[in-house]
Amino acid sequence: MQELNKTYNPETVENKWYEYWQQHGFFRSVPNDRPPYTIVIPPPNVTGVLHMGHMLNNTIQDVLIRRARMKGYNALWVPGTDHASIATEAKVVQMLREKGIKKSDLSRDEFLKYAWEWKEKYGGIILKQLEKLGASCDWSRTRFTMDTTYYRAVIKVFVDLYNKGFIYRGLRMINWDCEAKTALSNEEVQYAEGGEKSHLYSVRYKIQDTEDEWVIVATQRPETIMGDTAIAVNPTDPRFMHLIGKTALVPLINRPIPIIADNYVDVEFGTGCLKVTPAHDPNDYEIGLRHNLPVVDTINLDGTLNEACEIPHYVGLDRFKVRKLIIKDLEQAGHLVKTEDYIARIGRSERTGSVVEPKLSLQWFIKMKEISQRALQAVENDEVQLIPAKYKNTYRHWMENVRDWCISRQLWWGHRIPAYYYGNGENDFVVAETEEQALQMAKKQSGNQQLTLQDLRQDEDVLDTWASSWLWPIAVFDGFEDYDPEARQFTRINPELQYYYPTNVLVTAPEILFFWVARMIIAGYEYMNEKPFKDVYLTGIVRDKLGRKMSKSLGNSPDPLELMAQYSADGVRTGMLFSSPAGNDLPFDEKLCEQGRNFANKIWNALRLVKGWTTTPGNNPNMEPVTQWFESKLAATTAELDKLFEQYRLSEALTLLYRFIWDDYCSVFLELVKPDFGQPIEEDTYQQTIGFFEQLMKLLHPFMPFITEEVYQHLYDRAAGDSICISPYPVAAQVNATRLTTGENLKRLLTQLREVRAKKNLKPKDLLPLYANVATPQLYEPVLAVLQKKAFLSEVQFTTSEVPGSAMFMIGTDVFHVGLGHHADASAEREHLQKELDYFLGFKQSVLAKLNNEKFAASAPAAIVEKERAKLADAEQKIAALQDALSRW
RNA sequence: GGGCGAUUAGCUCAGCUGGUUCAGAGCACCUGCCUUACAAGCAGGGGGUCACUAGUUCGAAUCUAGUAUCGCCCA
Repeated sequence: MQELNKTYNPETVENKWYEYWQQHGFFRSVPNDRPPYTIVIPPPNVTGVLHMGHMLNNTIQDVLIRRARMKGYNALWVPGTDHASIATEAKVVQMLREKGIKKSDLSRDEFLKYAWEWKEKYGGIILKQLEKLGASCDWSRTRFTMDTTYYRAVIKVFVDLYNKGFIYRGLRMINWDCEAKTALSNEEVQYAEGGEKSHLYSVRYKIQDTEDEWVIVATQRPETIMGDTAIAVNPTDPRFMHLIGKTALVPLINRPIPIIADNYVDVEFGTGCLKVTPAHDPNDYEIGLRHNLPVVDTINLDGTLNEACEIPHYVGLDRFKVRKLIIKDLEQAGHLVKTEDYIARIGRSERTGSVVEPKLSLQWFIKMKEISQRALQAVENDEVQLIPAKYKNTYRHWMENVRDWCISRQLWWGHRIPAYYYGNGENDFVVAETEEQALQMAKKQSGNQQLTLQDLRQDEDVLDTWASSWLWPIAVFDGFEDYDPEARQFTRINPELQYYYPTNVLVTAPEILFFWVARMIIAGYEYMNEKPFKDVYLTGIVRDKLGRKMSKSLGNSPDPLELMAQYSADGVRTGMLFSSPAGNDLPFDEKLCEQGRNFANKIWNALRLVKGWTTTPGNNPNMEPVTQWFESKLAATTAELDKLFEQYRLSEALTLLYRFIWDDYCSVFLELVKPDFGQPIEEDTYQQTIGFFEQLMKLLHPFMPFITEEVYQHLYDRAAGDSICISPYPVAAQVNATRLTTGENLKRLLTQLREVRAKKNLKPKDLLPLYANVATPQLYEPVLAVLQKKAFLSEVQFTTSEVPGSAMFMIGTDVFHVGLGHHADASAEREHLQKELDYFLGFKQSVLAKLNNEKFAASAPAAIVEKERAKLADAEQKIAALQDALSRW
């Protein structure tokens, strides 16, 4: 036998086995006649690095997929990355800036060349990091959302949805960065915590055709009043009812604007009157749509005011300069009523810090209402099951109020929108998969047969990244290669898609329930007429000790690779899962990883122990009840694990196993079968011991793949190419209740006897006699020999007679006395017994009170009443025993 | 502002259909142990009016309503 280190050394073990698994292709999956179990990875950002959220998420996926693999499913975990258009483009722009290159100096093609170079260099780092974690992905299937076939799929789907009428082009408010001159996603807009100091200006507008009647509005942005096209009040506000329908005049320019009623207006806020500026505020824009208001856009893309503001000396000046000017002008003209300090929620660009300007702009949208109906239903009726179920509410709420999805982004890195413009009219465009097709369509649509490719201008924008990743579960199997947008159907479903789709479970963070999950379900039904996955496991969010979400910008996230270096991959995996029920946030604490590492070390030392034993042929009958107990408990635990896994209670499953291995196997079982120093162990017992060990390692393998493999390989001589990761998962055997109880009784006896010794400060060499007064001696007899030896008893007797000078304890209603001899302490014993007695007297009272209550007897179910009676009898027996013991002192 | 959820031991959380073997687990803490697998360990122990108030019920950590505090999503 080779020497085993005293302390487990994970680093070499982990590298060794991951390589072994890869070499033997254990994670490779191709369709066969076994049932599939499929997971597609939520693709991380291609230029990202592993963070704690990924760690949690991918650990869970690996646990599920490894277990499925061992259970005999054809398990496939598809890895990959997405192109993360905004994040990646930002990184590339920054990289170029450091080289002294401005994006605006580059052509689109030149920029994309840099971007691809960047992707080739940094893309995939995160996947390498996942290998460290032990992720059992089929790496040969790694996908990227901008791979050729994937790109084709995204464009095809765009064309298809456009043809079906689900995609349209329209005006909409977006977040505009005046400095970078680009649109921003909501995610790129940041708000200072607690708001920013600002002012609220009360400005009065004259009512038309009155001498001196005014309406006062409060605004933070007086420079936008030239864009006002209405004043709104709440229809239920009695103060202003008389004004509804009248006309007000915009100060300084005297534009007449209607006074309208709209529920949006908050009666409490400001003066209760709202100036409506549809071009420069998203809410105002909505109001404008409801009331058919004109849109007066007074601000240029660079943040300066334009001619539309009608005040010549403002034109060309920055919006904030104009704010200062207009305050003076309003004051001079007698329009400024009041200036107050005000804390405002002001959005700033993540990248430039510039105040974000809401801007109207032409964007592409997907109509969501109709296309999402089946996806809503699917979750409602649990065709797709959300775990935990509480997210059903959130999902329903979102889906029932779903808004059209803006899918265009003013970026270059991504899937370029396949719309081709051939003229200057708003509708002078066609949507097609290729330029050539577009040209044909444009000729037809325009009636101009002279059009050439040079006359076509493809839309400059790219698609929202989610508008590619929502196809993930279909596209990773190249499903759309066989989709015919003309016919609006698949020409065939390829064998892989047929076999692996729908996938079994999606594991992801709740924050992308709408961004991604809901949309995948929509796409799944739209194209496959089938859900993309059966279950959705929503993980918690990993937070630091202060409860803050872990993020790179806060710098509060530990480096996962360093963590794994310190605590081993197994240790970190278990650390993440110890405290992570589905949907609950995980307050991350390194202590948990330490606990995981310690657990690995514990297992390692158990291996050292059993490998250190020598054997002698034969059997030890005294050990039979011990192995039978463990066998029964193993069966019960295996069944319990199955149940927990069915409910995705991974954290509980891990805790159960942890305690079973540490407490029952190591602390109890191994200690009981352990031979005296230098003595051999009987072969039968030994075989059972390592057999159990192997079963335990299999059960634990999904959680801790590396150490379990290492132990598995040490326990027996394995054939080449054998691995725990493809070994059959234990099937729960029938539980033998009697054997189980016998063993549990032994455990309790040992604990109780240790407690007596601890209290009395007795050493093992002080041999004690034990007297048992039990209802069913057969439940104890088989273990007496072991008990006597392990508990250092001089003798064990079954007796109903008095045992003076003894410490008494009970297991259920079985009574035990430990002869203390000269160690006896009357007052201590009496105090202890009295305390017990008091407890059971009180307990008996409460049970009696229930039983004597007529209403209880009348309304409680018979089984409950029966139970109460049993409790009473039980308590009475214990009381009698305690009183009896007490009377001896 | 709208919606969702949480509040159980010092900390992180279990507790599924209301009924004492349900008031639990792990960590932390205290005590005793360097016992030839493991001090990354072993043995033992203390600790909670289950946020608050009212209600439903024979019976509430568990159901209902309200209050307080916190969190998340959407606006």
